[in-house]
Amino acid sequence: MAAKFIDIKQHLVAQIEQGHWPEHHRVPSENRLAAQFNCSRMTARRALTELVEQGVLVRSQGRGTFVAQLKSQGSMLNIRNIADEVRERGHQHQMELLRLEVVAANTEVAIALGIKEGESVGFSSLLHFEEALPVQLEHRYVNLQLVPDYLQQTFERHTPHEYLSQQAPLTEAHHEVEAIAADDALAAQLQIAQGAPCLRIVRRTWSRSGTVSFARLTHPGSRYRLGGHLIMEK
Amino acid sequence: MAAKFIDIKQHLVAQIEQGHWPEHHRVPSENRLAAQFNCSRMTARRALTELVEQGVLVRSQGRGTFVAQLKSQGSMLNIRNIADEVRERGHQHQMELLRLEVVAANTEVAIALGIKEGESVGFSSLLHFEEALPVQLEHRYVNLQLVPDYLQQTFERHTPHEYLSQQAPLTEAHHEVEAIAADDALAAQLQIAQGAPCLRIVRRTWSRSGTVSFARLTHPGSRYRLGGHLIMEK
DNA sequence: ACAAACAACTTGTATATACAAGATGGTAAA
DNA sequence: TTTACCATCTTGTATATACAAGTTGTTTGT
Repeated sequence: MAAKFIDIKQHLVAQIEQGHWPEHHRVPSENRLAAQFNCSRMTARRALTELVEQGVLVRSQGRGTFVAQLKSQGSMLNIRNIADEVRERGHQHQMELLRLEVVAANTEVAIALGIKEGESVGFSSLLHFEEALPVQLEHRYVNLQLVPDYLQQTFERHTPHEYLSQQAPLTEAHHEVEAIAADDALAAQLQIAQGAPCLRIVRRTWSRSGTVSFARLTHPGSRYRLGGHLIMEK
Repeated sequence: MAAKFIDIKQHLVAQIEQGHWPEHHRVPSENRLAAQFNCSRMTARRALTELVEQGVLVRSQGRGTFVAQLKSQGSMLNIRNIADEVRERGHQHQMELLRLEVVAANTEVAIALGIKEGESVGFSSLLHFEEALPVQLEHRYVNLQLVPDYLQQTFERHTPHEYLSQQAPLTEAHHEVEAIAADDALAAQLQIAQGAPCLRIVRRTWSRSGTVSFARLTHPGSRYRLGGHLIMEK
C-alpha cells in the first residue's frame, strides 16, 4: 500500500494533468486537503511541499498554493569534461602541456576571477588529443589564493579540471559558447585551416570559497559537437 | 533570527566543508541531532531531509545518514527562446517568414522525428532579427500528426517555438551545438561573409505523445553567444 | 558451528497541537 | 473618503508522540 501523502500527490497531479486545474489555479489549502483525505494537516502539507519542490505547484505564505506555470523553455545542455568525453567514445585521450606559469591578470581575467588587475594568477595551456587529432585547446587561469599548488602539477594523468574538482569542490559554473574563426596560432595548434570555424566555450567555476578558475576551451568545429543532452523535467 | 532547522543544516554543511566529515562519513542520527540542538526529532529530521534533497547527504532506512559523494561534473547550460532572449536585452525582435510548406522527410528528418522516410512533414524557415540585424536562421521540421495545424499559422506574433509549446507541452528536448562555416546561401541570409563562423544548434523536442519537431538554429558567430547560465546547485 | 530469535538502533510515516507570520477583506473610527 | 484596526484565512516553524520498517550485532538454543 502506498503512503498516504503519495495518494494526495497523485490526486493533485491528476487534477492538473486532466485539465481540471489550469495554470495559476488555486489548489485546496492544507486544512481542506486534510479534511478531504481524512488525514492530518502535516500529511497534506507534505504532499504540497513535495510538489512545490518538483515545480508542480507554487505557494506563498498567507495567499495559498497554486498550480505552477508549465516550464516551457529553460532547457539545459550538458557540458562535460573533454577527457571523459573522449574516453566514452572509446578513443584514446592524450594531453600535451604547452605552458604552465604565473602571469599577471589582465582586466578580463581579473574580473572573471574576482581579483585585482595585475595580481598573480596561474596560467596553463594544454592541447587535448582524441587519438592523434587535437580536439581542444585549453587556456586556463586559476586563482592561486584558492589553489596555491596549481603550478606544481604535471597534468600527465589528470586534467586541470579533474585536479581542480578534487581540490576545491565546484559548486557552480558559468558557460558561454561562441563560434569563432581560427587565427594563425589557433589554426596551427588545432591543425586546421586558418579561418576555419571553431567552437569556443568560456567557463568560469566557483567553489564555496570563491571563483576558482576561468577557462577558454576551443574546439575545431569540424571535429567537435557540443553536448546533446536531455532537458526540462519528466 | 534564522529558523532552527537552518542552523542545523548550516552546522552539518560546515562540518563537511571544513573537512571534519569526509565522503561517506556517517552523520549523527536524527535523535542525536535533536538532543544536540535541543530540538524535536522532526526538526532535526527536516534539516537532514533537505540536505538529502540537495544531494549533500544520502540516507538509508535502518543504516543511517551519510555524507554524499561530491557531484563533480554534470554542468548545465541554458538554451533559450531567441525571441525572449532578444527582448530581454531590451532590443526589438522581428521575424521574417521565408518558407512554410509540406515537404517529404529525408533520412535525417525521418529519424529525428521518428517517422518513415518520404512521409509529409511541415517545414518552416524563418529569419529572426535583433533590431535590424539577422541573429538566427531557423529551419524547422514539424511532425504533422501531432501538430496538424502547423502550416496554417502565420508566425507574425508568435514564434514557432512559442506556438508548439502551447499546442503540445514539451516534456523533453535534445540539443547539439556545433561551429560551422557559412556557405553562400547562409552568408547571404545572415548578412555575413562567406566562410564566417556560425553557431548552429540542432534541437529536437518531445511532448508526451511523441517527437514534435526538429530544428536547426543557425547564428552568426560574430553576433551571438550562446547561453551563459548557472549550474549544479547552490 | 550454525541458525533462529531478539534487542537496539536507524529512518519512514502519520497524527495532534501550538504559535508565528503574511495576506485579505471587512468594519469601525477619523 | 480615507485610515486604522481586526478577524480570518493562508502557509511556516516547531514540538511531542506513536508505530512501522529496515539494518546490525548479540544472544540463545539446537
